[in-house]
Amino acid sequence: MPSHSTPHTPSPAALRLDNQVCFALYSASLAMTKLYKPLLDTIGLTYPQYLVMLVLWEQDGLTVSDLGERLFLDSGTLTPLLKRLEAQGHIARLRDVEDERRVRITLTADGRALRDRAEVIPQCVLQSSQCSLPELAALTGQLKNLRDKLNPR
Amino acid sequence: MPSHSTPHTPSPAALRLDNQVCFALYSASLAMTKLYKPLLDTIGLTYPQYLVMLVLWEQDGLTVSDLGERLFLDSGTLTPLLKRLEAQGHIARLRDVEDERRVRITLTADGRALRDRAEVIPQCVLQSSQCSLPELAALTGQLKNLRDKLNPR
DNA sequence: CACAATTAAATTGCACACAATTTAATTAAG
DNA sequence: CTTAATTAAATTGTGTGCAATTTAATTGTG
Repeated sequence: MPSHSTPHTPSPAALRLDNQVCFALYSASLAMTKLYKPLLDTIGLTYPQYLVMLVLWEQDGLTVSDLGERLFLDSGTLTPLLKRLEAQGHIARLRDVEDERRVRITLTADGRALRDRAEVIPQCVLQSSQCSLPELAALTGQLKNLRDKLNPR
Repeated sequence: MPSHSTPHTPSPAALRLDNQVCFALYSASLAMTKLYKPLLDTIGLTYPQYLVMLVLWEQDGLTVSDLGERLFLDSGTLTPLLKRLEAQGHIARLRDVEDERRVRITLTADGRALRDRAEVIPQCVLQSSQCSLPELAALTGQLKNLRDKLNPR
């Protein structure tokens, strides 16, 4: 009868946790979110809500689908999230007059003003990340490359 | 009055979505999870459940805290997840006799047998990732390095 | 024009993540 | 030895992610 404290056969290298890109990715992403948490608390946004605001600050008036394509999220995730942003007064959700199926998301004056308060965040993150800017820029490129290879075209 | 389709002032580079490491990480991590999904469906595990099993296949009989340290997750996440793995017959949850506060997680015969069925997964992921093994190994190292810098010591 | 097919959001249900609190067991301090 | 402090899990509540379905509007076809 095999012991419970050691496996019958040692785990093959391919199954070892520390050899998994997926886990490195997953754990680094969670760690990054935790770094943002206290900063985002000061402006009252969650991390995914912050991502939506980043998109809208770049281009206002997008549809739910547009946001979904940009962020790789679907309406099941975005609809309730956007309702919360609306309840907070940052955005407005209005049916498109051209095509009533679409919902256009526009920033309110409040949502536009929030950008000023968010501008310090990237600086703060960079500092507490203990990483150099070029280092992070290089990693960003590699990750986007990986993501584009993984996502079905 | 500012238009809704273009911001009053262009977004500063530091706030542009495509310049954020955090978003590259986040979106790559979600993409990776989606790649695993159909493979994990064949053995009836979710992605975080798979991670727990990877740890247990390496070292059986860990406590909930041990698993949490290894995976960077807390009991609020792990307790319900472990209950589901128990319900599926893959693990047993037993209070430690030495210290009744601790709960030891041990693999059942079923849970140990599942490893054989999981062994093909890394191969499948590698192939559908469109990436080379050295490429992924290098990225894994960088991500672990970043994670360790981000996580409070 | 009628009506099937398609599309965009919303809804429902399940499984994480995590902060905050609670419960129960162990350890530390007087 | 008693009790306060600490520790380990569990619980509660909120907010994602996502599959699957539903609802409503638009497009395509004959």
